[in-house]
Amino acid sequence: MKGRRRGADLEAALLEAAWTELTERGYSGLTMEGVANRAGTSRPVLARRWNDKAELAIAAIRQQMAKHPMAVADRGDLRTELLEYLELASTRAKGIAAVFTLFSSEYFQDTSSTPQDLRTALLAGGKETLRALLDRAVERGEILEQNLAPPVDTLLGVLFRHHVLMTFSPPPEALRTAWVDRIFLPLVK
Amino acid sequence: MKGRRRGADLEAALLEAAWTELTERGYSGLTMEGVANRAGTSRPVLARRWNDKAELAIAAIRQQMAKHPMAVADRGDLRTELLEYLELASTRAKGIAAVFTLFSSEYFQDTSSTPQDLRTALLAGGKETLRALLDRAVERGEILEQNLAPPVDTLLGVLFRHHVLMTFSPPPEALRTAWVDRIFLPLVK
DNA sequence: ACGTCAAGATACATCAATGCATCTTAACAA
DNA sequence: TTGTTAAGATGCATTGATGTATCTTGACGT
Repeated sequence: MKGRRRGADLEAALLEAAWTELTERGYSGLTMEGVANRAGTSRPVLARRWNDKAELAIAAIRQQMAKHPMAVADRGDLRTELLEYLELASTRAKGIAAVFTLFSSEYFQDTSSTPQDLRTALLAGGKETLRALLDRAVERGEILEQNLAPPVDTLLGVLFRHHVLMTFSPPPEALRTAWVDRIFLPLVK
Repeated sequence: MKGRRRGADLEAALLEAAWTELTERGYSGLTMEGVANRAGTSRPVLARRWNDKAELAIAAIRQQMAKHPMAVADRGDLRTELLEYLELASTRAKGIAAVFTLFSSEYFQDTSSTPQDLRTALLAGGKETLRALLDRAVERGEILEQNLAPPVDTLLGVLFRHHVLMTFSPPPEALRTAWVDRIFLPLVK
């Protein structure tokens, strides 16, 4: 049988267990005891690292997000990059859903700013890479700056996030191309 | 001081109290005791009517939704009707957000189908009125049937719902008209 | 006016999760 | 090898919410 885990090794395993519990049971169903059991350890080990259920959840989410960075390279073609953006985002789908179960239940109770911060951090993450991608297309001359006025510029992100929140699953490839080809590109070209 | 409430009177007051608690504290912060206190009564009175916290919440939501029916009359003009649709939907904003806190926390734990049913029931409600509104415009000859293919037909509902879920507040009038004039109408005209 | 039924108050046991304290033991460093 | 540190197990008190059983009293129907 395996030896005793320590330090960073253990911590990663704990966060992985927390993540699984979070996605399976949602934030309200997340318990210290449940995470400890799944990780094959006991509550005090968790308590030494995180005070709150919230702290633990946020740490677990951060670890998962770090696994799927939103980096879209310059492909020289707007459409290609948009599809790549959506494909990358899809790998984060479960994470987005999990985050939302967090601050849709905690948001009301605590006036604590933590969920708010986390939210903006996550949304801004995707927002900025999308924005950078669009700016490149403007410089390339593929689209006009004027066509990226406020409600339009974030449209793809909105469509993606809405789908994830409604279905708790990533959008299929066919849907993603439909968003790009039949909604977004017609508006900005 | 007021006399003792009975029957339907009492029930409506209880649901109103539950609704307030739900919007203020979210589903996870909703307790039978909290509702009882706010309604100026005691837990047994609630227990005689609803078994679950879920049952109570659903009943409270249904009552609120019934207060804001999504009925858009035929105005003879698509744009007018779309704006009216969004305006009407805005009065339901807090309700939508509340519903979502419900099934984003409970959905995972119970395999119970109730939240799923509730969700489709609500979404379908708005969806159908929007669809009817669009069909009228097609018959009027304002837009083409072909332009209402799947990802586009529900676009306004998506934009609205996403905004509500992200901000927990109804979209301002300027944003609603921007959705209609700069996104939806250009796509279907 | 009276009888019935439910509203409303109170009390008690229960259950799940947490906080905290204690103790043993495995892993790493010197 | 040995000492220090933290992992892991266990137990107990507490807290918050719930289920349930009475019991009194007010409101409505006859």
